[in-house]
Amino acid sequence: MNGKRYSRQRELIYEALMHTDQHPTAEMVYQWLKPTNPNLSLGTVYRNLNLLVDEGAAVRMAFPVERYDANVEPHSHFRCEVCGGVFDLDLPYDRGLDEKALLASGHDIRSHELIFHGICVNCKPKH
Amino acid sequence: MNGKRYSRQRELIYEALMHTDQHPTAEMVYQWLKPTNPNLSLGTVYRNLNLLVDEGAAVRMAFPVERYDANVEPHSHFRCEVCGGVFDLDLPYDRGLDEKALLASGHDIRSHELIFHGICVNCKPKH
DNA sequence: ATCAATAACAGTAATAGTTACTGTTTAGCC
DNA sequence: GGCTAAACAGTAACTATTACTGTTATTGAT
Repeated sequence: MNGKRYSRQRELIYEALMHTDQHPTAEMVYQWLKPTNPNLSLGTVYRNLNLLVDEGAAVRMAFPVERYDANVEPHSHFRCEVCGGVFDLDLPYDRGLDEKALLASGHDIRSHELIFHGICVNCKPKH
Repeated sequence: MNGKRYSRQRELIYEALMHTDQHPTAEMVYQWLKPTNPNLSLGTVYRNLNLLVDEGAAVRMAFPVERYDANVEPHSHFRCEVCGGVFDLDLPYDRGLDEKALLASGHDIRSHELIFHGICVNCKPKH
């Protein structure tokens, strides 16, 4: 009795996510499902993707807004889940990772971005 | 004579980026500069941040839109600069990195995200 | 099986972030 | 100083996402 109910739409959306490796956007999922489900609403796709992320059945890749940095040397970042702040991290850039990724994929790797998630030293005390 | 001209606004924006470690959004830069430059325009901030990124004087952190993945196991991604596609990469998740990041920063590290950039095998042939 | 409560829906309006447009200003070459 | 076009301020348009409104439908209880 946690108030969560089944819905055909949520199942469809989750199925679509499960059966692709394209890391789709909400819009893409909507376009896929729309032909066979003509009265599916885009808002429903967004809401259910968020529900799936909340319950841990899906993950989201994105910063909600773009952020800029004048430090153009490759360096890693930390993003606080509580305050949303982004901090530099003093870890050496590991070019070996690019090499490994090339071998694993065949793609032409130019660089990588390493972003840590967690709770920053300022937010930790307040849990 | 490459058509690029000096502008006070661009200098201000670059200075602001240089003197902070906050990885600001365009809006943040605008708010910082507005008080001392009352007729600065938000559009100018966006345009110049993009110019700075284009000329390599700044970097941007973001996916333009959010993308979702039903694979909730931690795994790394590759994003093609040409077609914009996102692909999974078969590299083991290195928990040792989280440990190193903790030691380097003191933040409570929950996970990390590793995103490679480059040109995918499909786009490579067409340069 | 029916019913009541409310989660989830479709459709749409509103908001937020970003880019494009328009007329004006100004850097930089002659 | 005068000319050309890059850059500007201000605003409109656009895109991505969330919130709102009235309706539908899941689910637990009769």
